[in-house]
Amino acid sequence: MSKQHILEAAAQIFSQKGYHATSMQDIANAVDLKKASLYHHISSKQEILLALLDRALDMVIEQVSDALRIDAPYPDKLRRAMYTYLETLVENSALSAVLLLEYRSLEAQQFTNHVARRDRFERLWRDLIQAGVDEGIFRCHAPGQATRALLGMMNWTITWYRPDGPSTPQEIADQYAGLLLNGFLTREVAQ
Amino acid sequence: MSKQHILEAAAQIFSQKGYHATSMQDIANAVDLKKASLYHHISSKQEILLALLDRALDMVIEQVSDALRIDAPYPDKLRRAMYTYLETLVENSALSAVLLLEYRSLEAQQFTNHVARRDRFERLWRDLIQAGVDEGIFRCHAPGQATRALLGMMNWTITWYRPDGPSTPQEIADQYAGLLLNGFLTREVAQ
DNA sequence: CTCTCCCTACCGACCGGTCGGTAGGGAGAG
DNA sequence: CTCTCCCTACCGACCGGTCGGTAGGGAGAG
Repeated sequence: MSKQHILEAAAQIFSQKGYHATSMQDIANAVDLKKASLYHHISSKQEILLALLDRALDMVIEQVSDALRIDAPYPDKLRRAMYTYLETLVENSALSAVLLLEYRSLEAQQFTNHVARRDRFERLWRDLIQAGVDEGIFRCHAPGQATRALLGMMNWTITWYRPDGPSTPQEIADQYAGLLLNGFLTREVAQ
Repeated sequence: MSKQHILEAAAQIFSQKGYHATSMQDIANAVDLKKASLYHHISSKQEILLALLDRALDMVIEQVSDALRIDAPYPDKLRRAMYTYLETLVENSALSAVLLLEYRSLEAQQFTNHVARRDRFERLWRDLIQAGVDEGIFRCHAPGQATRALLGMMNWTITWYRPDGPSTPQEIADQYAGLLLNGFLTREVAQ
């Protein structure tokens, strides 16, 4: 038995039931321990949540930062980052759901810290869009708003994506990038 | 004291703390009753949640359906619907947050019913996009995916929109509609 | 090799408190 | 009197977490 095992089990249950609807007994059951034994490995329920959120945020920051390092035209770079982010979300669906839906249950100080870190993740995207604008490749007078739109559509996938669904993460990311880059208004109408 | 008053207070607290982190004592405090007195007006915590979700869904369905009745070109219709939906979300931010984040806490049968109704709401959007495609105004080979993207960016506004922020709902809706219709790739690059 | 001491990992029992909800009753209005 | 609305006192179940203790194993000394 290890702390890792407990964290993984907790992520699964938190993502399904939510943090507050998950009891320590639930987690204990999932790892075949008695509840009291959990406290040998972790100090509190809140420690579990914080550890999961930190891990999730580290993960997406790392993945997207790597993706942004490719030397490619901005549209391709955007596609690449979106695909990477989506792939990361769906490959780690429990952790992602906790990241995107359960951070509200952090206690005040941790919450503030977490939000600040999350905002830096958003900045990665915003900087990418801004750089594309500066180069004249993207035309967008509110990169912040475009960032929120992008992250909104990506993040919301956690509510509906199923691995056995009809579309792969690559397909979804392509479609979403296509929407953001080209829109779906036909050319004749746009002119 | 009325059931309405209790529901309104509950919506506020649920939206801030989440359903499970909200106690009946919290709600009683908010309406200046003793906890036991709540049960004169409502039968259970779950009844509160269900009532709020039903109300929220009725609200957005009604608003967006109305908006879709305008006789206008598809792009304008889409803009109109997006603005209306966003306006509805932000004008009823507590209820909206409950709708979008707390439905998971419904018990099984109610959850199934709710999801079916929510899917019909999504259908409104999908049908709009599909109609635009059929008329050759929109070019999109996965209207379902476009719908999810659209709803994702709109729904995610509940996590960041603030009434004292720099953008009005009209501005945000315009920007988002612009993104979806035109994309942000500049014309020279697109060709 | 045996023995002692320490550690890790776990347990049963328990803690104080909170949860959603109920039974029974009272006050006030009409 | 009835009815509506509220209350007190309470319930069983459960919550996150603590405490004292044990089993099993390993390291080191003799």
